[in-house]
Amino acid sequence: MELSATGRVILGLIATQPRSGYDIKAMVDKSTRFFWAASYGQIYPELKRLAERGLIEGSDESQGERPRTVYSITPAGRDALSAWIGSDEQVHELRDEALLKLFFSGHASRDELVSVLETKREEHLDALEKFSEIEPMAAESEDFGPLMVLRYGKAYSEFGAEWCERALKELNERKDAG
Amino acid sequence: MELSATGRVILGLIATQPRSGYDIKAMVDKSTRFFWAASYGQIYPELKRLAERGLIEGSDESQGERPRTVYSITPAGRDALSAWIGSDEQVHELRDEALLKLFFSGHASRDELVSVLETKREEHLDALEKFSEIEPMAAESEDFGPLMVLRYGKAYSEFGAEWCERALKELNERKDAG
DNA sequence: GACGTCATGTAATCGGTTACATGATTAA
DNA sequence: TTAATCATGTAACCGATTACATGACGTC
Repeated sequence: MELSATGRVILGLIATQPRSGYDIKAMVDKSTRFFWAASYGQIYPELKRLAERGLIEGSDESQGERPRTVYSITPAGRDALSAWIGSDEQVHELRDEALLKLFFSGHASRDELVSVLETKREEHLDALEKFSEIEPMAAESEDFGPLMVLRYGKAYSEFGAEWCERALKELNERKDAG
Repeated sequence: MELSATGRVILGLIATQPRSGYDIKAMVDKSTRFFWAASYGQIYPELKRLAERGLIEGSDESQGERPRTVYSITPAGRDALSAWIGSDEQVHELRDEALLKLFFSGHASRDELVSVLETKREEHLDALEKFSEIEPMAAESEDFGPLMVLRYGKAYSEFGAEWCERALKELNERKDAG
């Protein structure tokens, strides 16, 4: 049986250390969210499914009246995780509304086109800033995977921002020329 | 009332010329698919919804017994299209399974890591090739939106492939050093 | 006659988000 | 005492894909 997308994220995250559903959500939000998100509505049901399949194991760590179940990965879970990493299918999807707008820019004014590019550029710059902020933390860990991906995020953001910059410049030159 | 994602693609595509549902699907598959996809299951129902709202208009162009409805955009549809392009929200989502694998690469072997990077690099190179093939066609059109986006696709693919290349090289150097 | 393409559509299913419900613990 | 955070969960909904059903037209 195959691992769902959320199942992969969960297995990967608890492989380093046991975590609760709440912990997993928090981790996703500050790490993988950029290229793979997950919500409570997926996480809690998926935790139960993974436990049923014997890939993870829950242990009760309630404190007083507050419930808390911490899940850890089982040997079968580690097998499933490495089987996934070793598999060669790799989903890659981009949904970029700015590009869709640019695609149809023949039906827009010059100002609108400029605004689309500026918004996209700013979005990339904001992302770049966030990544730069958390880079020192990631650099401390001996696990280099997260740092590698964070650097990808930075490079990607820089690429996007610079591309918009160039496009805006070109647009301006064409205006001056025409 | 807001325009759905599929609604935007449809409006944008028929703004240049009237098309059938089948035509729209074919256009999406060879153009916007890279950053915004659509399937029959969305297109046909959405065409009816847009027609009900008066944003598009269908005209029967059946040939003999073979049915064909060609939709064209209405003035209200053009208004909705330009309102969307002028709006400042812009969804931007990336789902990259390779990055997820790299993120968890602490739980994988060196060979697996290399394989993930190589697969991702190849994927980008394949995309680059496809874009390059269709560029001459896009360059002929007087509508520069599609060409602009195609060039983004090329630049993005180059970025991705080069990043993987660098990562592989680094990995190799570290191996030689250690 | 068979195959590829043109053409429209729906039902089942899936993956995922949002909003809601509930309540304990902790720090200001 | 109040707000923030910790903690678990579900129901409704949405967006989208897949698979299926159906059949005509053109051409080899």
